[in-house]
Amino acid sequence: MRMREGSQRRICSGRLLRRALFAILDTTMTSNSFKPVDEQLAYLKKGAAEIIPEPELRAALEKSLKTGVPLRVYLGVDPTAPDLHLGHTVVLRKLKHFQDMGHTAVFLIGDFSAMIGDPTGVSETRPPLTREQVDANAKTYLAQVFKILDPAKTEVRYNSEWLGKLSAEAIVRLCSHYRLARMLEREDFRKRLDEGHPISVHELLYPLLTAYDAVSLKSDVELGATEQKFNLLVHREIQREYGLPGQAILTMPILVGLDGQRKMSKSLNNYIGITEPPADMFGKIMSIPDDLMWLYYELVTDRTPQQIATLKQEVSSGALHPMDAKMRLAEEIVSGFHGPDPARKAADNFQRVFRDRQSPTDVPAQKIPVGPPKKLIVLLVELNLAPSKSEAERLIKQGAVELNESRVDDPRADLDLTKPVQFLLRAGKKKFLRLIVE
RNA sequence: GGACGGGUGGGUGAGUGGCUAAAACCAGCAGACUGUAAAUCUGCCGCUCCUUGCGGGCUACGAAGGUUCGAAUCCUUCCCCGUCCA
Repeated sequence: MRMREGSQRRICSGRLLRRALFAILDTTMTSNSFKPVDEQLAYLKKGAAEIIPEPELRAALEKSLKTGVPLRVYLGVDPTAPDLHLGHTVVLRKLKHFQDMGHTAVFLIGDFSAMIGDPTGVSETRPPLTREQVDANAKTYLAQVFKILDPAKTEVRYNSEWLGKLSAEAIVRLCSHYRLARMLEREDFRKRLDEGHPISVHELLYPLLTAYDAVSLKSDVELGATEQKFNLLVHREIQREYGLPGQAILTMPILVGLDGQRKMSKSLNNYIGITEPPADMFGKIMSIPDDLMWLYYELVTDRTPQQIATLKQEVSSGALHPMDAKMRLAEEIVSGFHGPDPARKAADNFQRVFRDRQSPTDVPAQKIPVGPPKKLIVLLVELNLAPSKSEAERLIKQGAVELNESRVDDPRADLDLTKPVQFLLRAGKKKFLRLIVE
C-alpha cells in the first residue's frame, strides 16, 4: 500500500516530467520516436476486432506525432483470479504494441472494481472478492503481465486510488450521467431480466465506476476484449460528460479455448495458463483443433499477417503437415513464456511421448519409504494420480494404468514396497510418475 | 405488504411417495482410431468397504423439523430468486 502510493506520486508528478523523459528517450533511443501514422496504425490494427471510431484514433496519432506527446493507452483488468491465461494475453499484447510505438501504456489493476464484479457475460451475480483475495491476485498478475509488457515503460495504477476516495455525493453525480434504459440495453442484463435471473443494483454501478477510471486517467485510448465493448463505450461517454475529449476504443477478439468452441476461461477448464510448465503448455496447444491454430497464430504470436498467410498456404497445398505447423506454433508460444531451450525440450518430449509412444525423458519422481505391500488403488490416490479410490479403481478397470510400461488389469493389485525399487507409473494419457521406494 | 411461480448432481434440466445415486443433454475421464489433433465409436462419470457382486454401507435434490414401513416427491417453519399488484 505504502509503496504503491509512492510510485503513484512519482508518476503523478505530471506531464512535465513525462515530457522531459520522452525528450531524453527521443534523443537516445530511436525506437521511441514516433513512426509515421500509417505505419503505426497498420501495426496497431493487426488482429484488432474493432476500432471505435477509427478516424479519431488516426487523428490522435497524428496529433501525438506533431506535438511529441505520447498517447495514454490503458487496459483495465480486474484481479479476479490469481493466474492469467493465454486469452488475457491477446489484449495485453496489443497494449505492448502501443508501447512499442512509443506511447504510454497504462496497466490498470481494478482492485476496487474487482470487489463489485464485472457483470459482463455472466448469468448471475458474482460473489464479491475480499480485499485479501484481490491484493494477492494483483500481485501475481503483475509478475505475469511483465512477461509481455516492458516493466520499465509501463505505468501501473490501481483504481482504488480514486474510487476508494469517491464520496457518496460524487457517486450520485456520476450516476446522474447515465440512463437506466441505456444500461438495460446491454445484452447480459436484458437476458438475465428476460430469463428471470437476479440482477443486483450494484452491478449497474460497474460500468459507471470503471468509467471514472477513464476520467481519472484522462486516457486517449482504451483497450479491451470485444465482450467489453459495452463497458468501454460507457467509459467514453462518461469521459465526455466530464469535459474530456472521449477516448478511442480498440477491441480484440476473444480467444477460443482448447475445445475449439467456447471462449478460453478458467471456469470452462479450456485454458492455457501462462505459468504452466512448458510440457503442459505445449501439449495443450497441440490439442486444439487444427483450424483454430490460425487464430492462435494471429492473436498470440508476433508473426505478421503475411507470414501467417504464407504458412497457411503451405499447409493447404500439402507442403507442410498441419501437425508440423501446430508444433511450430506450440514451440513459439512456449518459447515466449519460458525461453527457447525449454520450448525445444518440450517439443522433443512431445515427439517422444505421444508420437513414439514412449515414456517422457524426465518423469517427476516421488520417494516413499519401504513398508508393507500396498493396494495400487490407495497408492494412486496418495500420489495424486487419482482424486478418489473409486476413480482409481475405474482407471484400472478401464485399462488406463500402467506399471513399468505394462498394463495393470486387476483393480485389487498390491504393490510390493518391502524392498527398495523403482516403479514407473502411468495413469491415463498424461500422468506419469516415477516411484522410488527406499 | 399481497397473489402466484420457482430453488434438483460441475452446467442445462426431467422427475410429484418405493422400480431413483436420481432421465436426457452438455462438460469431464478412460479406451479404440489418429497427428495426444478434430470428428467418430465404446465405456465410465458421489464416496467408501469387501468375498469385485447387476454386492454391502454412507452421503445427496435451498435449510431445519415432521408424517410414513419408505420422502427429491406430502406437511410445517425458515431462507433465497422471479413475475404481477401496491
